[in-house]
Amino acid sequence: MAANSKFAMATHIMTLIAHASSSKEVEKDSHGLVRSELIAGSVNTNPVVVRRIVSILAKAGLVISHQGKGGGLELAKSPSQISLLDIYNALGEEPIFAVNPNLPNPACEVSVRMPEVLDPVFQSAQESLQANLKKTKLSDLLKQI
Amino acid sequence: MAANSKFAMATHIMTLIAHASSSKEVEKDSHGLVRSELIAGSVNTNPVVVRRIVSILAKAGLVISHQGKGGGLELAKSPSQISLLDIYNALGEEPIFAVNPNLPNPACEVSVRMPEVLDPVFQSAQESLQANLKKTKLSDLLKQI
DNA sequence: AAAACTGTAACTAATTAAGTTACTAATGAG
DNA sequence: CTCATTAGTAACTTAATTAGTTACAGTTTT
Repeated sequence: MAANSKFAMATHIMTLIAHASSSKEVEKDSHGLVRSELIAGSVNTNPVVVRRIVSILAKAGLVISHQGKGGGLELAKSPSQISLLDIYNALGEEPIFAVNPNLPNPACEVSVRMPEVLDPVFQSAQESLQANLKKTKLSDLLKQI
Repeated sequence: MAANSKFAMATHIMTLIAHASSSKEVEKDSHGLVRSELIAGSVNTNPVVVRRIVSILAKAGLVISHQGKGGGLELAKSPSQISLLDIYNALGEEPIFAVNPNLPNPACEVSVRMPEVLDPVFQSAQESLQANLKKTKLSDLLKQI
Protein backbone atom coordinates (compact mmCIF):
# COMPACT_ATOMS: atom_id res chain seq x y z
CA MET A 1 0.00 0.00 0.00
CA ALA A 2 2.05 2.92 -1.12
CA ALA A 3 0.77 4.08 -4.51
CA ASN A 4 -0.57 7.57 -4.13
CA SER A 5 -4.15 7.22 -5.34
CA LYS A 6 -5.42 10.03 -3.17
CA PHE A 7 -6.07 12.30 -6.14
CA ALA A 8 -7.96 9.53 -7.95
CA MET A 9 -10.05 8.91 -4.86
CA ALA A 10 -10.74 12.58 -4.27
CA THR A 11 -11.84 13.03 -7.86
CA HIS A 12 -14.00 9.92 -7.62
CA ILE A 13 -15.59 11.26 -4.46
CA MET A 14 -16.32 14.65 -6.00
CA THR A 15 -17.79 13.04 -9.09
CA LEU A 16 -19.97 10.78 -7.02
CA ILE A 17 -21.33 13.59 -4.89
CA ALA A 18 -22.09 15.60 -8.00
CA HIS A 19 -23.72 12.65 -9.70
CA ALA A 20 -25.80 11.58 -6.71
CA SER A 21 -27.05 15.10 -6.02
CA SER A 22 -28.39 15.37 -9.54
CA SER A 23 -30.33 12.11 -9.36
CA LYS A 24 -33.97 12.08 -8.27
CA GLU A 25 -34.06 9.24 -5.73
CA VAL A 26 -31.29 10.62 -3.60
CA GLU A 27 -32.87 14.04 -3.71
CA LYS A 28 -36.07 12.76 -2.19
CA ASP A 29 -34.86 10.86 0.85
CA SER A 30 -31.71 12.77 1.78
CA HIS A 31 -32.13 16.36 0.62
CA GLY A 32 -29.34 15.84 -1.91
CA LEU A 33 -26.77 14.83 0.69
CA VAL A 34 -24.53 11.83 0.24
CA ARG A 35 -23.32 9.78 3.19
CA SER A 36 -19.63 8.85 3.49
CA GLU A 37 -20.59 5.20 3.82
CA LEU A 38 -22.27 5.27 0.42
CA ILE A 39 -19.16 6.87 -1.04
CA ALA A 40 -16.98 4.26 0.64
CA GLY A 41 -19.03 1.57 -1.07
CA SER A 42 -18.37 3.16 -4.44
CA VAL A 43 -14.65 3.73 -3.87
CA ASN A 44 -14.51 0.29 -2.27
CA THR A 45 -12.72 1.40 0.84
CA ASN A 46 -13.32 2.27 4.47
CA PRO A 47 -15.63 5.20 5.36
CA VAL A 48 -12.85 6.74 7.43
CA VAL A 49 -10.60 6.93 4.40
CA VAL A 50 -13.38 8.78 2.63
CA ARG A 51 -14.05 11.13 5.51
CA ARG A 52 -10.34 11.88 5.78
CA ILE A 53 -10.27 13.04 2.18
CA VAL A 54 -13.64 14.78 2.41
CA SER A 55 -12.44 16.67 5.45
CA ILE A 56 -9.60 18.13 3.36
CA LEU A 57 -11.96 18.97 0.50
CA ALA A 58 -14.31 20.68 2.93
CA LYS A 59 -11.54 22.81 4.41
CA ALA A 60 -10.63 23.88 0.88
CA GLY A 61 -14.21 24.98 0.29
CA LEU A 62 -15.07 22.38 -2.33
CA VAL A 63 -17.67 20.43 -0.39
CA ILE A 64 -19.94 21.17 2.53
CA SER A 65 -20.42 18.51 5.16
CA HIS A 66 -23.43 18.26 7.45
CA GLN A 67 -23.05 16.40 10.70
CA GLY A 68 -25.69 14.54 12.65
CA LYS A 69 -28.68 12.46 11.65
CA GLY A 70 -29.74 13.08 8.08
CA GLY A 71 -26.35 14.65 7.43
CA GLY A 72 -23.94 14.01 4.59
CA LEU A 73 -22.06 15.80 1.88
CA GLU A 74 -22.82 18.17 -0.94
CA LEU A 75 -20.76 20.21 -3.37
CA ALA A 76 -20.01 23.79 -2.37
CA LYS A 77 -20.06 24.95 -6.01
CA SER A 78 -21.49 23.70 -9.24
CA PRO A 79 -19.47 21.02 -11.08
CA SER A 80 -18.66 23.46 -13.88
CA GLN A 81 -16.99 25.76 -11.40
CA ILE A 82 -14.68 23.08 -10.00
CA SER A 83 -11.55 22.10 -11.90
CA LEU A 84 -9.33 19.12 -11.26
CA LEU A 85 -6.67 21.64 -10.29
CA ASP A 86 -8.91 22.79 -7.44
CA ILE A 87 -9.05 19.22 -6.21
CA TYR A 88 -5.31 18.72 -6.68
CA ASN A 89 -4.47 21.91 -4.83
CA ALA A 90 -6.88 21.08 -2.03
CA LEU A 91 -4.97 17.90 -1.27
CA GLY A 92 -1.80 19.93 -0.74
CA GLU A 93 0.49 17.20 -1.90
CA GLU A 94 4.22 17.54 -2.20
CA PRO A 95 5.57 18.84 -5.53
CA ILE A 96 6.29 16.09 -8.05
CA PHE A 97 10.03 16.57 -7.97
CA ALA A 98 12.06 17.00 -4.82
CA VAL A 99 15.55 18.44 -4.83
CA ASN A 100 18.39 16.42 -3.36
CA PRO A 101 17.88 16.71 0.42
CA ASN A 102 21.59 16.25 1.14
CA LEU A 103 23.76 19.25 1.85
CA PRO A 104 25.71 20.56 -1.15
CA ASN A 105 29.45 19.94 -1.18
CA PRO A 106 31.07 23.39 -0.96
CA ALA A 107 34.15 22.09 -2.73
CA CYS A 108 32.12 21.27 -5.84
CA GLU A 109 30.86 24.04 -8.05
CA VAL A 110 28.16 21.87 -9.61
CA SER A 111 26.92 20.68 -6.23
CA VAL A 112 26.63 24.22 -4.92
CA ARG A 113 24.79 25.53 -7.98
CA MET A 114 22.47 22.55 -8.48
CA PRO A 115 19.60 23.59 -6.18
CA GLU A 116 19.32 27.01 -7.79
CA VAL A 117 19.54 25.58 -11.28
CA LEU A 118 16.98 22.87 -10.71
CA ASP A 119 14.47 24.96 -8.84
CA PRO A 120 13.03 26.87 -11.83
CA VAL A 121 13.01 23.69 -13.91
CA PHE A 122 10.99 21.84 -11.30
CA GLN A 123 8.65 24.77 -10.82
CA SER A 124 8.02 25.03 -14.52
CA ALA A 125 7.25 21.31 -14.75
CA GLN A 126 4.89 21.59 -11.81
CA GLU A 127 3.14 24.54 -13.39
CA SER A 128 2.62 22.78 -16.70
CA LEU A 129 1.04 19.89 -14.87
CA GLN A 130 -1.26 22.19 -12.97
CA ALA A 131 -2.20 24.17 -16.08
CA ASN A 132 -3.24 20.89 -17.64
CA LEU A 133 -5.41 19.90 -14.67
CA LYS A 134 -7.07 23.28 -14.73
CA LYS A 135 -8.52 22.58 -18.16
CA THR A 136 -10.74 19.75 -16.97
CA LYS A 137 -13.81 20.60 -14.93
CA LEU A 138 -15.77 18.24 -12.74
CA SER A 139 -18.68 18.75 -15.12
CA ASP A 140 -16.57 17.27 -17.94
CA LEU A 141 -16.16 14.06 -16.00
CA LEU A 142 -19.82 14.01 -15.02
CA LYS A 143 -20.87 14.06 -18.66
CA GLN A 144 -19.01 10.81 -19.25
CA ILE A 145 -20.70 8.77 -16.53
CA MET B 1 13.78 8.75 3.70
CA ALA B 2 10.95 8.63 1.22
CA ALA B 3 11.02 11.80 -0.85
CA ASN B 4 11.66 10.84 -4.42
CA SER B 5 14.78 12.80 -5.29
CA LYS B 6 15.99 10.26 -7.82
CA PHE B 7 15.31 12.60 -10.73
CA ALA B 8 17.17 15.43 -9.01
CA MET B 9 20.11 13.13 -8.33
CA ALA B 10 20.15 11.75 -11.86
CA THR B 11 20.11 15.25 -13.32
CA HIS B 12 22.86 16.30 -10.92
CA ILE B 13 24.93 13.30 -11.96
CA MET B 14 24.49 14.01 -15.65
CA THR B 15 25.37 17.66 -15.19
CA LEU B 16 28.46 16.78 -13.19
CA ILE B 17 29.74 14.31 -15.78
CA ALA B 18 29.18 16.86 -18.50
CA HIS B 19 30.88 19.59 -16.52
CA ALA B 20 33.85 17.51 -15.46
CA SER B 21 34.48 16.19 -18.96
CA SER B 22 34.74 19.71 -20.31
CA SER B 23 37.29 20.82 -17.71
CA LYS B 24 40.99 20.62 -18.44
CA GLU B 25 42.41 19.01 -15.28
CA VAL B 26 40.12 16.04 -15.41
CA GLU B 27 40.87 15.57 -19.06
CA LYS B 28 44.57 15.19 -18.38
CA ASP B 29 44.64 12.56 -15.65
CA SER B 30 41.52 10.52 -16.39
CA HIS B 31 40.82 10.71 -20.12
CA GLY B 32 37.63 12.63 -19.42
CA LEU B 33 36.13 9.92 -17.23
CA VAL B 34 34.49 10.64 -13.89
CA ARG B 35 34.59 8.17 -11.02
CA SER B 36 31.39 7.32 -9.11
CA GLU B 37 33.13 8.20 -5.87
CA LEU B 38 33.79 11.72 -7.08
CA ILE B 39 30.14 12.02 -8.07
CA ALA B 40 29.07 10.66 -4.68
CA GLY B 41 31.09 13.42 -3.05
CA SER B 42 29.24 16.02 -5.06
CA VAL B 43 25.78 14.55 -4.49
CA ASN B 44 26.79 13.93 -0.88
CA THR B 45 25.69 10.33 -0.81
CA ASN B 46 27.07 6.82 -1.03
CA PRO B 47 28.87 5.70 -4.22
CA VAL B 48 26.50 2.74 -4.49
CA VAL B 49 23.52 5.07 -4.70
CA VAL B 50 25.28 6.83 -7.56
CA ARG B 51 26.20 3.62 -9.34
CA ARG B 52 22.63 2.40 -9.02
CA ILE B 53 21.35 5.46 -10.84
CA VAL B 54 24.23 5.50 -13.33
CA SER B 55 23.53 1.88 -14.16
CA ILE B 56 20.01 2.86 -15.20
CA LEU B 57 21.27 5.82 -17.22
CA ALA B 58 23.79 3.57 -18.96
CA LYS B 59 21.15 1.02 -19.92
CA ALA B 60 19.11 3.88 -21.39
CA GLY B 61 22.08 4.89 -23.52
CA LEU B 62 22.74 8.23 -21.85
CA VAL B 63 26.11 7.47 -20.30
CA ILE B 64 28.89 5.01 -21.02
CA SER B 65 30.63 3.37 -18.11
CA HIS B 66 34.13 1.93 -18.16
CA GLN B 67 35.05 -0.69 -15.60
CA GLY B 68 38.44 -1.42 -14.13
CA LYS B 69 41.39 0.73 -13.19
CA GLY B 70 41.29 4.12 -14.84
CA GLY B 71 37.63 3.59 -15.56
CA GLY B 72 34.72 5.88 -14.90
CA LEU B 73 31.81 7.52 -16.64
CA GLU B 74 31.26 9.69 -19.67
CA LEU B 75 28.25 10.99 -21.54
CA ALA B 76 27.07 8.95 -24.50
CA LYS B 77 25.88 12.06 -26.35
CA SER B 78 26.60 15.74 -26.23
CA PRO B 79 24.75 17.75 -23.55
CA SER B 80 22.73 19.56 -26.20
CA GLN B 81 21.34 16.25 -27.41
CA ILE B 82 20.11 15.16 -23.97
CA SER B 83 16.85 16.55 -22.61
CA LEU B 84 15.56 16.26 -19.06
CA LEU B 85 12.81 14.12 -20.53
CA ASP B 86 15.44 11.62 -21.64
CA ILE B 87 16.65 11.43 -18.05
CA TYR B 88 13.12 11.22 -16.68
CA ASN B 89 12.16 8.45 -19.08
CA ALA B 90 15.35 6.56 -18.37
CA LEU B 91 14.43 6.29 -14.69
CA GLY B 92 11.18 4.56 -15.63
CA GLU B 93 9.28 5.91 -12.67
CA GLU B 94 5.61 5.32 -12.04
CA PRO B 95 3.17 7.81 -13.59
CA ILE B 96 2.39 10.77 -11.33
CA PHE B 97 -1.21 9.76 -10.74
CA ALA B 98 -2.35 6.25 -9.95
CA VAL B 99 -5.93 5.14 -10.36
CA ASN B 100 -7.79 3.71 -7.40
CA PRO B 101 -6.36 0.19 -7.02
CA ASN B 102 -9.56 -1.14 -5.45
CA LEU B 103 -12.04 -3.08 -7.55
CA PRO B 104 -14.96 -1.03 -8.86
CA ASN B 105 -18.35 -1.59 -7.27
CA PRO B 106 -20.52 -3.06 -10.04
CA ALA B 107 -23.64 -1.69 -8.33
CA CYS B 108 -22.39 1.87 -8.76
CA GLU B 109 -22.38 3.49 -12.16
CA VAL B 110 -19.81 6.10 -11.16
CA SER B 111 -17.49 3.50 -9.68
CA VAL B 112 -17.61 1.38 -12.83
CA ARG B 113 -16.98 4.28 -15.19
CA MET B 114 -14.30 6.04 -13.12
CA PRO B 115 -11.21 4.21 -14.39
CA GLU B 116 -12.09 4.88 -18.02
CA VAL B 117 -12.95 8.49 -17.33
CA LEU B 118 -9.81 9.23 -15.36
CA ASP B 119 -7.39 7.42 -17.61
CA PRO B 120 -7.24 10.02 -20.42
CA VAL B 121 -7.11 12.83 -17.86
CA PHE B 122 -4.12 11.29 -16.13
CA GLN B 123 -2.42 10.54 -19.42
CA SER B 124 -2.86 14.10 -20.60
CA ALA B 125 -1.42 15.46 -17.37
CA GLN B 126 1.53 13.11 -17.66
CA GLU B 127 2.13 14.19 -21.24
CA SER B 128 2.09 17.87 -20.41
CA LEU B 129 4.68 17.26 -17.74
CA GLN B 130 6.87 15.33 -20.13
CA ALA B 131 6.50 17.93 -22.88
CA ASN B 132 7.74 20.51 -20.41
CA LEU B 133 10.79 18.44 -19.45
CA LYS B 134 11.64 17.94 -23.10
CA LYS B 135 12.21 21.67 -23.53
CA THR B 136 15.22 21.78 -21.21
CA LYS B 137 18.48 20.27 -22.42
CA LEU B 138 21.42 19.26 -20.29
CA SER B 139 23.39 21.98 -22.03
CA ASP B 140 20.95 24.58 -20.66
CA LEU B 141 21.77 23.52 -17.11
CA LEU B 142 25.48 23.40 -17.84
CA LYS B 143 25.47 27.02 -18.93
CA GLN B 144 24.24 28.04 -15.50
CA ILE B 145 26.99 26.40 -13.47
C1' DA C 1 -32.93 10.50 25.00
C1' DA C 2 -31.91 7.79 21.01
C1' DA C 3 -30.40 7.21 16.40
C1' DA C 4 -27.59 8.45 12.63
C1' DC C 5 -24.40 11.01 10.95
C1' DT C 6 -19.31 13.31 10.56
C1' DG C 7 -14.52 14.19 12.72
C1' DT C 8 -10.43 12.47 14.25
C1' DA C 9 -6.88 10.12 16.99
C1' DA C 10 -4.25 6.00 17.30
C1' DC C 11 -2.71 1.89 15.64
C1' DT C 12 -1.26 -1.76 11.92
C1' DA C 13 0.47 -3.53 7.58
C1' DA C 14 2.50 -2.95 3.17
C1' DT C 15 5.37 -0.44 0.20
C1' DT C 16 9.13 2.41 -1.07
C1' DA C 17 13.55 5.20 -1.07
C1' DA C 18 17.96 5.85 0.37
C1' DG C 19 21.82 4.43 2.61
C1' DT C 20 25.11 0.75 3.81
C1' DT C 21 28.04 -3.47 3.67
C1' DA C 22 30.07 -6.84 1.23
C1' DC C 23 31.10 -8.96 -2.43
C1' DT C 24 32.08 -10.08 -7.78
C1' DA C 25 33.85 -8.74 -12.32
C1' DA C 26 36.65 -6.07 -15.30
C1' DT C 27 40.71 -3.55 -16.66
C1' DG C 28 45.13 -1.17 -16.76
C1' DA C 29 49.96 -0.71 -14.79
C1' DG C 30 54.02 -2.64 -13.27
C1' DC D 1 50.85 -12.52 -14.02
C1' DT D 2 49.51 -10.05 -10.25
C1' DC D 3 47.99 -6.13 -7.91
C1' DA D 4 45.44 -1.97 -7.48
C1' DT D 5 41.44 0.40 -8.91
C1' DT D 6 37.31 0.85 -10.83
C1' DA D 7 32.07 -0.39 -11.78
C1' DG D 8 28.00 -3.83 -10.90
C1' DT D 9 24.95 -5.79 -7.86
C1' DA D 10 22.75 -8.42 -4.15
C1' DA D 11 21.21 -8.18 0.50
C1' DC D 12 20.16 -5.85 4.41
C1' DT D 13 18.67 -1.70 7.45
C1' DT D 14 16.22 2.41 8.48
C1' DA D 15 12.85 5.80 7.84
C1' DA D 16 8.87 7.58 5.78
C1' DT D 17 4.35 7.19 3.66
C1' DT D 18 -0.25 5.34 2.38
C1' DA D 19 -4.26 3.01 3.11
C1' DG D 20 -6.91 0.56 6.04
C1' DT D 21 -8.93 -0.27 10.65
C1' DT D 22 -10.83 0.36 15.35
C1' DA D 23 -12.64 3.18 18.59
C1' DC D 24 -14.69 6.96 20.24
C1' DA D 25 -16.10 12.01 20.57
C1' DG D 26 -19.11 15.62 18.69
C1' DT D 27 -23.37 17.08 16.21
C1' DT D 28 -28.01 17.08 14.73
C1' DT D 29 -32.71 15.41 13.86
C1' DT D 30 -36.61 13.18 15.62
